[in-house]
Amino acid sequence: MFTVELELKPIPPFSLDLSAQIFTNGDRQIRFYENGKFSQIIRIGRKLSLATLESTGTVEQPSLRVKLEACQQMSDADKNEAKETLTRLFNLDLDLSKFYVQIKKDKTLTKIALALRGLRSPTTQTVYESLIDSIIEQQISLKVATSMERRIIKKYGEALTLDGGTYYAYPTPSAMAQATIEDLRNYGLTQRKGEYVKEISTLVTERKLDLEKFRTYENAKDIVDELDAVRGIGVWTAELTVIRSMQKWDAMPADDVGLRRIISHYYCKGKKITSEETKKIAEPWGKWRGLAAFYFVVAELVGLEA
DNA sequence: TACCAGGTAAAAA
DNA sequence: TTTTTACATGGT
Repeated sequence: MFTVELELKPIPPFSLDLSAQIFTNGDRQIRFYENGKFSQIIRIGRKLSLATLESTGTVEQPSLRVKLEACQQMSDADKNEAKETLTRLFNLDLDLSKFYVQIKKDKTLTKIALALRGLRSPTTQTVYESLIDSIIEQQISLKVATSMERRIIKKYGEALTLDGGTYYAYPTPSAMAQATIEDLRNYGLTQRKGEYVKEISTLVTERKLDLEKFRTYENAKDIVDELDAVRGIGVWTAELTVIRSMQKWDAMPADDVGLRRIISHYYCKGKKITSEETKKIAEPWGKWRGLAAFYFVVAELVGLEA
């Protein structure tokens, strides 16, 4: 086994504790945050390595110690790629000051953002991962979806066994393209969702659908429109994918039942609101509305009050 | 028990 | 063109 240590310097402010908060109680074999340490498998070229991040600085002077564990030796190029990947995973090069300026007029959000200073929304290593997870999460509760995702990752994802145990990478499109609908149904997906996942995985494998290219798009709306045209992907799924995988927050799933509930909690005393009302409340957040929405999700998670 | 949960595409009207 | 329905499954 080979171990490498690296250091990352995020643009301040940055809080690993807040940013990895949503992975508390995560699956130890997939992605989790515990006692100040975050771990997950990253793919460097064809090789897998287990990355563990730990804060060695403060929110205003952030610094992260990274440990990479792999079965093979890592070259300098590998190390650099790992740095880039991890920087993207937690959006370490994002300058939050622009976000703070944008939301200044919204007193509720400003208060939340102050309490959650340094929080970034995590990003998946691939667009594919966010897309498939978002499809699995359609309609059903997050708890149900998460348990299905875990089982599917452990079934179809590549495993890396180290001294500390076995860990799983997110399944590749070609691995999912080979799954049978029947098998996907056994993991709790509907017949329909099984078809979506298999079809999209096949399109990606055959290079008929290039998901990574969307990172280069200027407008989130163009991405949403193009993804929406694919069977199995609606506006909600496309917007969620943009936010979760592309380091773009110029999109917000206003249709989302859960998000509407949370926004209402902070702005409308918890009474049910429509997606139009949600969009109206989000107007002052401008191109940062996706990140703003994430702030409210975390705010509710940690029990912050407006 | 019935209904809802971070929707979507296809059938029916 | 617009409205209704089926879908899997854990929680309440």
